[in-house]
Amino acid sequence: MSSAKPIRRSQAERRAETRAKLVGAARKLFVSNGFAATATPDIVRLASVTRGALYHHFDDKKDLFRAVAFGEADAVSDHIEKRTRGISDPQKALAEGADAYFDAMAVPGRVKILLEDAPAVLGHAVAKELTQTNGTEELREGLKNALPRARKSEINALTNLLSAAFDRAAQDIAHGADVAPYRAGMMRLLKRVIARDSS
Amino acid sequence: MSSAKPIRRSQAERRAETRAKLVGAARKLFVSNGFAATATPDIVRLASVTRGALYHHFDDKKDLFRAVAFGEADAVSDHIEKRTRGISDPQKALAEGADAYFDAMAVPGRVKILLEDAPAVLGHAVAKELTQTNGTEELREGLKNALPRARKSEINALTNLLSAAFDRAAQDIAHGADVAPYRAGMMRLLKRVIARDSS
DNA sequence: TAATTTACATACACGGTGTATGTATCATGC
DNA sequence: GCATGATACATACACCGTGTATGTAAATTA
Repeated sequence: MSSAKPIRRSQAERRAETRAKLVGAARKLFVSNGFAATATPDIVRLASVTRGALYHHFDDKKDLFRAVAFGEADAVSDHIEKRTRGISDPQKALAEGADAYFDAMAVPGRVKILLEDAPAVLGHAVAKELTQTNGTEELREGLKNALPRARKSEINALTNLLSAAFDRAAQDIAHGADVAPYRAGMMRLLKRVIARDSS
Repeated sequence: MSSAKPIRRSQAERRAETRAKLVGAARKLFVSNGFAATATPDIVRLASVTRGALYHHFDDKKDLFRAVAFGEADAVSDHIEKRTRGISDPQKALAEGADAYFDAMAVPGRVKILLEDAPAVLGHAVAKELTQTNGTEELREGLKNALPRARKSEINALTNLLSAAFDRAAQDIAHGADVAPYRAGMMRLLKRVIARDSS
């Protein structure tokens, strides 16, 4: 047994590894206990590092949460992008994007981090950034060319309103609600709003 | 100057007074600093009582927040109820209720307490209770008789989705967005969803 | 290989929470 | 009206968690 640990690693490797361990451990505890009830000593213990490492890589506990949250948001974003990529029909793309969003947000803990803790921990502005990276742009585009006569401020408002509906759907589903009625409800909302402009 | 303090007051009076002072002071600080960044010593100082009083009347800091939050929720609820009371046309009632909701949520701090801090502090279930007391029931009834062929699970989902949209509208408005496009957006959503069922 | 920078580890000071305990005011039965 | 108990606080304390300061080892640079 001569497995001496001191293998020669680059700074970049060390850095990436411990950061990943910290973010991973933090994610687990933030999900199961919430941000406020999670102590940094517990995080570093689970990550097998010290608090020194944590405060070397992150400004504070909130900054670590930010890293966790943006990681989740990016994962959601990527998942949606991959599934809607190459769909030409905007109507179909929107429907597929909606399903992709539900799938992505079904990953355990994601709702809690992004929709429940993030607004309180990071504030409204940053929390909005987090969801903005998601399929929001496709939604906005869909609305824009479905309602060409609407002003941009109204398109913007509608985008945010429907985005909020998506979030609540994901949230309720994560808390045990059936997917089907929420999926149907969202589709109804989208179809109805996008339907031929009569106003 | 013989203004001796010890006026004879009933227990109920004392209790109500100090509770009110605590809830009022807590509300102020929760709004300006957020729940997490508000310390109980600051609360009691502003309320001119001691921490002993706080922990006599409330289980913990979270319990005090709960009292603040339910107070806000009740105020919103009352305001909507008063403004929609006696409106027979359900369509009109819904529109008036929407405006009443926006007005009520325009009270400074209300959005932060009910929509930003509450979910993280009190959890999803309690936070849902908080908004459930608002005009949600009118909304559900409106949907129910507008879409008689829909199942209750779908009515329920749609209610929650639209409720979420209302909340986001209030939130964005509280953070500086113009009221008009959001109001228009919500009205469009409501009208479109309620429009003659074609499915 | 010396010098510097980076990546941690250890130790500490401070503040905040909840609890335990003591005291004053009020309600109640006689 | 007084004794007894309950209620409404006030004070003091123990614990824990955060962020910071300082020290050390590994890696990069010259």
